[in-house]
Amino acid sequence: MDAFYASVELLRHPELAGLPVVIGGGRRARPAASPEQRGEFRRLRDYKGRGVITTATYAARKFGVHSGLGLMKAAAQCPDAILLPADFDEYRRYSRLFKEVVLAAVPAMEDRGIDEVYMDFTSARDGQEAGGRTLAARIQRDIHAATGLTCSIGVAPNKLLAKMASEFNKPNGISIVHEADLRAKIWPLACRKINGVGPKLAAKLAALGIHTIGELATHDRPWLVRHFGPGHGVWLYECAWGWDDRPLVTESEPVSISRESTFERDLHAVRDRAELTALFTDLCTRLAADLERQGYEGRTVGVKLKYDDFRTLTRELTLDEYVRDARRIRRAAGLCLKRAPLEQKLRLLGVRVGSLRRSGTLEAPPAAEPDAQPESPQLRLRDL
DNA sequence: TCTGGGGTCCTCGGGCCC
DNA sequence: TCTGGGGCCCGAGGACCC
Repeated sequence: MDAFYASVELLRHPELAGLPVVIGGGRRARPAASPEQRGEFRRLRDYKGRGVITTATYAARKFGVHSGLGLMKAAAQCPDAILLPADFDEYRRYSRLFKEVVLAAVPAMEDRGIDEVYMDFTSARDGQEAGGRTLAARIQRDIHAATGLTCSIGVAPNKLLAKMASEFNKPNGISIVHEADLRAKIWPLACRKINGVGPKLAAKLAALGIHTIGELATHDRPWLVRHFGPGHGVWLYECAWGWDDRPLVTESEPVSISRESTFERDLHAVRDRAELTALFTDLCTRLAADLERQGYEGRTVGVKLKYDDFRTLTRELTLDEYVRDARRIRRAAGLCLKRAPLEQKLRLLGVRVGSLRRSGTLEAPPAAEPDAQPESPQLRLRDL
């Protein structure tokens, strides 16, 4: 019997599919009296400021607008696209609903972020029927009933292939990939389609004349190890042949918790000292609230700086004791900051706490987030 | 007019200890 | 006392993912 895993990726609301809509821009995209509140749609061309696209409908993608693209650049390509603010609290709520549906259908699930999971079909009811298609279709229906969202599902013998399979038939598709499909379905794909091959590795592969997974498979293991080292070399070889024995990881503890913020304008450590100090304190306060709410404390405190030329720098410090309160986090982060060059203007400041452990004590969570804004009525995706 | 925020994992160099 | 190696931790940076 084959072992099947499935990878799911949530997609946007089908009602939006025909319209060029982008989500992004962070909090700044939603000013106090937002156009949505006045019953108007904010257009991308009207947006001024920093930020990137969080996601885009397929209609918007036709204009070359995709997640990660700067908003100003996106506005140049598709000025009439509707811009909606991101609402991560709402996404987390939908994410929980979607995962509840999945867990009702399969015995084990690996959480891969807000909109992706791996599922174990091997021992699920109907998991083997029609190659997994019966269960995948039922999960799709149940997710849609619970959330109004559509999703794509890939069913394959392992996580590597399931993830690639889930991309075959978007949106709202089901793809079944067997080991025997390797040559026909996997080898023609670009190496970049392998989960874990990013821009850098893809460029290195391309420089060696390797563009597709099939071309990768023409090289033997020692050759790949020579060019990519023992770790990456062996891994690439196994990917090319569709091998992946990673188990489903159903439980994990966070390694670090952080907060960071890109400023509306670049700030100088001396000339903008007051503003920077307030932002720094605010980051530490919010981070402490996150730790408190999630029930963790950490021994390693670090800062992250991004300069106006986009170079980033990190400094961290491991303490003798675990901390979780804003004051001690700020003190340690301040020591880290003292070790960083601050002549150049900054565009981002971040604070991170790592080496986490459960804080053990059960204290009541703070009444409200220090930065909580009064909830304003806003347009929800499902209202469209 | 480029390039968010919140994460994980890996590598590498240095220090320290045995 | 010196040298070397292995193991481990720490700190920094980079690649990658959602």
